[in-house]
Order: sequence, then structure tokens, then C-alpha cells
Amino acid sequence: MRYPAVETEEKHARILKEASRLFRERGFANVSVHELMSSTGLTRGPFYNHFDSKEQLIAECVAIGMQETLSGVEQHFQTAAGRRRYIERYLSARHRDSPGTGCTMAAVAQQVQREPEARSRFTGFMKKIVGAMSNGFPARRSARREALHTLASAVGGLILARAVDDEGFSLEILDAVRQTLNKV
Amino acid sequence: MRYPAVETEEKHARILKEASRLFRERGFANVSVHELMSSTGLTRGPFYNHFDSKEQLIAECVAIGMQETLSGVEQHFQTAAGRRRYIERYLSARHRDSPGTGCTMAAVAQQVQREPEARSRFTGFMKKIVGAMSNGFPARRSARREALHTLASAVGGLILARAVDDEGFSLEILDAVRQTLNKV
DNA sequence: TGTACATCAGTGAACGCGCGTTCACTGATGTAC
DNA sequence: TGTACATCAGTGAACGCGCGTTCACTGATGTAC
Repeated sequence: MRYPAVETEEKHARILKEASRLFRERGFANVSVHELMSSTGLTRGPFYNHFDSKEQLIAECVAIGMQETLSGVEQHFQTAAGRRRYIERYLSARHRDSPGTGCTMAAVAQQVQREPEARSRFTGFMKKIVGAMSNGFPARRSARREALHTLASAVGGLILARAVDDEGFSLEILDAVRQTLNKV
Repeated sequence: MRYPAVETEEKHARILKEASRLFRERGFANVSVHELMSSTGLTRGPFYNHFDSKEQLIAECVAIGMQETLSGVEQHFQTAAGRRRYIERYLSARHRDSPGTGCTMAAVAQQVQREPEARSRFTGFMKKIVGAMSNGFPARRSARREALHTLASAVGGLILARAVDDEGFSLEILDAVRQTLNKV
């Protein structure tokens, strides 16, 4: 049957939002199209009314997540104090425990290699993020290097803190990276 | 039919070696038991003569890979010069392009979260690696923090360098992390 | 040392399962008159 | 404004596929006598 035109766009947005969360929480391969549609209250069929393929959905979700991070960085890396607060939050237990709403890089960096379209979007946004971060470092000559190193440390620290199954060790990793980055 | 007892152990070792390489290259989920056995020259059946399950094989492979890294760190982090050389090689294009024989942490950190047995082994080895790295930092008070931060930067840098599909940008990431770590 | 036979690492077909994707069908909505 | 009908976002069964795992069977090896 035909459905109200207003609801269609809203459903499309809901699929994207759910997918973006689930992909970050459990990985692309561990979220099925069926589950995704069920959690949006639909059956599996109409997925292909909304998207060409799962691969395309993945690419869109990566772009959406990276845009979120880019916006956050643009907003907070204007000043050294803002940068400090951003890093503080990035390397918190709370961020570690909520990958579904957290940084896309830390969630999908390893999986993105095997998804060409998503990988390309990932790369484009990462360049913009590094550019935005550079503004937060005063020394003009080394700003870009410092930005790249800060990004690698923060992403690496978060990934490792999530990988281990020992809470004390996990917090130690987050603390070590946070303290070192805030000394600069 | 019955097969020579000598060959059995050799086949077991070959499965482990192949799996360890393939898992790092393509991820646990993207290497099937069938493919693994084929590449060892066998059919799929006898996999279960050698291992209880794919899950158990994954855990063993993670342990083997982490042991390799631990040995390397123990060997090279005795002196500041050795540490420098190790980091230089860790953040090289060559290491980036050979995940199959490279660092297990950078290859499986994100997947290990969903494999409890592998995760536990990963955690145990990571503690030992951090301990071994600490010896390479002279300042006794901050050695452990510096070791953790160095590890997070190196792993994060390698993961991000592998994630992007732009060679120039990828090299820039490796260079930035390498230069910053070698300044300390 | 030679013979009889139990052992067990292999073979390869088959199992059930969940996956991404397709498609014939439905019927309230939105439109043309 | 009221009626006739084309539209199309849904439904839900079905597709082929590859997965991890099981199992009845094989026959040279290794062992007991």
C-alpha cells in the first residue's frame, strides 16, 4: 500500500541514524540489514527502496560520523583551552564506553580499509579534521605535525583502552595519553 | 587412511602460521576455515582434529602474534638508540604495507573486543609489552606513562596510515608520529 | 622378522544457519478530472 | 467538492551463497604377537 510521503524521509533518516550507531558499536559485518530494518520498525524489503546496497549505506554512515567529529573539532580547537577540554573528554571512560555515539575514526579505522567507497570518504574527512586541528596549535611551523601526532595518540589510546578487558589497565592507558598530550 | 605421525605436527604448525598471517591481513571474519585449510593443502574436515573451533584458533593466533611483538620489544628497548630504531621501523611504509607479518596490536585491536578468549590473551601480552617498553625510558618516574603514550601513538599512527587511501597523506601521518616520538 | 589388525589423520558430502538481495504483491495516499 | 485510479513505500516469502561445523567413511601407519 502507499504510505504518507512525510513519513518516508523520516524513516530514511532513522535508518541512517540507527546504522551509524550500530556500525560503530559492533562493526559493519556484525550488523545485518534485517536487524537494522527491524530496529527501525520495518521489514527487510524496503531497505533497497532507500539505499542501493549495504556498502553504500556504510559509506554514508562513515561520512555522517566523520562530519560529526569534524564539527566538534572545528568548534573546540579554536583555543588551547578548548583543545585541552576536547582531548580530556575524548580520552575519558565515558567516551570509551559509548562507541555508538563516539568518534568514528576510533570505531571504524580498521574496517574501512576493506570498503573502498567508505575509505575514500574517510580519507577526505580526515584531511579536513587534521586541518581544523592544526588551528589549535600556536607554533605555525609544527602545527600540522603536532595535530597529526595528537590525532594518532588519541585515536590509538582510545582503541587500545577499548581493546583490553582490564578496567584498571584501560584507565591507565587513557590517563597516560591524556597527561602526555596536555603537557604540550 | 592413517598418515605419518611426523607430518601431523608440522601441519598443525602450518595452519597456525597461515592463520596468523591471514587474520592480520584481512581480519578474523574475512578468513574462512575452508580457505585456511586449502592454503595449507588440506580439505576442510580435519580442521577440527587440530582445533576445537575457529574462536580458539583466533585466540592462539593472537597470542602467537603478541609474543612476536613482545620478543621484539624486549630485544630492542634496552637502549634509547635501540628504541629509536625500533620506532623508525614500526612507523615505516614497509611495516604499513605488510600487516600479515607486522604488529598484531595494530592489526586486530578493534576486532579483539568481540572475541573474549583472544581479548584476554591480548590484554595479558599488552601488559608485558608495556612493561618491556618501560625499560627503554630513562626517567624512572614517568617511564611507564611515556611507554604507554609511545605505544598508543605508534599503534594509532600505523592504523590511521593504513586506513587512508592517499599515499602522500599516509606517509605524512607516519612521519609526524615518528618525528614527534624521536624528539623525546 | 613376518603377519594381523586396530588406530586415527585424513576425505568430502552434508548439516543448519544467517546473510545480502530480489520480487510479486498490497492498498492507502495523492492526483486528475 | 466528489469520484476514479495510478502511484509506490511498504510486506514477507524466496533466492543463492558461503559460513562454521559434523560425520560416515578410508586405508597406510604403527603395534601386538
